[in-house]
Amino acid sequence: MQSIFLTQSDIISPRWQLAFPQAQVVLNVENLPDILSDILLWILVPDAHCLNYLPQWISAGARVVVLTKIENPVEARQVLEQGASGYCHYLAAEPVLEQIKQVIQMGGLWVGADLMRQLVVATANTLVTAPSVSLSMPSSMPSLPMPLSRPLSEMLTLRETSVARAVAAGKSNKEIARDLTITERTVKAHLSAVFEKLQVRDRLHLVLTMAEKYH
Amino acid sequence: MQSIFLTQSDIISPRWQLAFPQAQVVLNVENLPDILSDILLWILVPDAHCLNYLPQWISAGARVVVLTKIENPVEARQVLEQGASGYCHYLAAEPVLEQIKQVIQMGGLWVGADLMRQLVVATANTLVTAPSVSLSMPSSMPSLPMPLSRPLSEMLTLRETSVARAVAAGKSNKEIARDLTITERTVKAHLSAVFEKLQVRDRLHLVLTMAEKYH
DNA sequence: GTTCATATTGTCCTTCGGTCCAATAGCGTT
DNA sequence: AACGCTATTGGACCGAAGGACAATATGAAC
Repeated sequence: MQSIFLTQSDIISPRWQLAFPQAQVVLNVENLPDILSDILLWILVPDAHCLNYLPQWISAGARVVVLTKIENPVEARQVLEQGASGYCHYLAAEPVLEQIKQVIQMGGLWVGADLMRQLVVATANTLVTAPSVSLSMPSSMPSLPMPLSRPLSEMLTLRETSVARAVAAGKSNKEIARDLTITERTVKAHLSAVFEKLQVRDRLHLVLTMAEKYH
Repeated sequence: MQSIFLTQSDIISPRWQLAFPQAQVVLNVENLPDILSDILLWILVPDAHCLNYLPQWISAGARVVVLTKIENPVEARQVLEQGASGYCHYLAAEPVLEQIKQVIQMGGLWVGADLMRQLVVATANTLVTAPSVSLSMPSSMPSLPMPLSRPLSEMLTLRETSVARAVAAGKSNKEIARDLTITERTVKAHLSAVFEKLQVRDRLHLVLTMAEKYH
C-alpha cells in the first residue's frame, strides 16, 4: 500500500518521510495520480479545501488519514463520516504513523486515544438513561504525582484542558482570553495550574509534551 | 509484554492460543501473579465480577483488554473509564488480537471500528453547539502562493537552522546561546531572520510549523 | 454547615522574547 | 575593488509570559 502525503507546507514532511521513506509528497490536488486504489492518502487539514475531494477519493479506492493540529470531535466526525479511515494529530510520532497504516490495512479505523476516550464517555453518557449500577467505584485514585501518561482529561479540569489545547494551537494568552471570554489573568491562572500538573516549564514545552502524548 | 487470559470458561477459543502461544490462561482471579507490571490482561466479560478488580490491576501496572460477546457503548464506557486499554468482540480474528496488543504497547486505546464509528457520529451530534468553522464551503480554493514550501535547508542558513532546531527542541535563547557558544543577542538575530523567512510570528508557531523534533 | 474543587479576577514584579536602531568582519563572486 | 551573503555583537525598547502574593463565588460532597 503506497503512501502519499498531500500538503502545501513542505516543511512538515521530514518526519513523514522518516516514517515512510518511499512515500510521495504531493503539493497540489491536481498532481495526484489518476488511479487511487490501494493508496493511503495522508492530508493535513489546514489545506482544508482538500476535504471536499474526500468522497471522490474514497470511491476511487483510496484510504485517507486526516492529520489535524487540534483533535476535536466535530472535525473527527466530519471526516470519518465522509469515509476517512483515520484521524490523528499531525505531530504523531513516527511509530504511530506506522501503526495507523497497519490498522487501516486491516480494515480498521484510527482515532487518537485521547479523543477516543472522550467519545466513549460522552456517547455513553447520552445513552445511559438508567443502568450504570454495577461499577461506580472510587474513580478518584488520589492521583499521585504522576507527571506523565494518562490522557489530559484525567489530569486537567475542563477549563485547563481548553486553555492547554488553545496554547497547543498557537494562541497567545490574549487570544485565548478573548475566545473564552475571560480575563487574560484567568488564562494565566489556568496555565500555571497546567504547567504544575504536567510538570512543564512553559507553553512551548507544553506543546511538545502534548504532541508526544500520542504514541 | 506477557499476555494472560483470564476466563472461567474452560472452552477457551483456540484462537487466543494461536495468536499468543506463550500466553498463560488463568481460570481464577486468585491465581493471578502478584506482579502485574508489563502484563497484558485479557478478560472475557461474562466473568463480570472481574471488572471490580479492574482499578486495582490497572494501578498495579497491568494493561487490560475487555472482550465482550456484544459490543455496546455503555459497557465500553464503563471499562474504558476505569482504565482498560481495549474493548472488542471476543471473536476477533487472530491478526486483530495481535494488532490490539501492538496498539496498546504503544500506549494506545483500542475500540472496534464499528463501535468507534457510532461513537464519533453520536458524540459529534451532541456537541454541535460549537461554531464549526472548518469545512462548510467548497468554494474557491485558489490555493494562493502560500509563504513557503521548500525544505528548511533551502530557506535557512546553517546557523539559522541550528537555532531553529534548538527552539523546536524546547531550548530557551539563553540555553541556545550557551550551546552554540555565542551571545544571546546573536541567537535573537538568527531567530528574527528565521521568523521573517518562514513567516511565523514567534517561536511557538515556528515549532508548530516545523513539527520536527531533533533530539 | 463546613469543606473541597473549580473558576474567576486583582496587583506587583521579574524575566524572557522580539524588534529596531545600528556596526564589524570574513568569504566568495563579478 | 565592489558587491552581497553570512555570522557576529551592542544597546535600547516594549510587550508577553509567568510567578508571588492574594481574594471571591459557586456547587458538589461530607
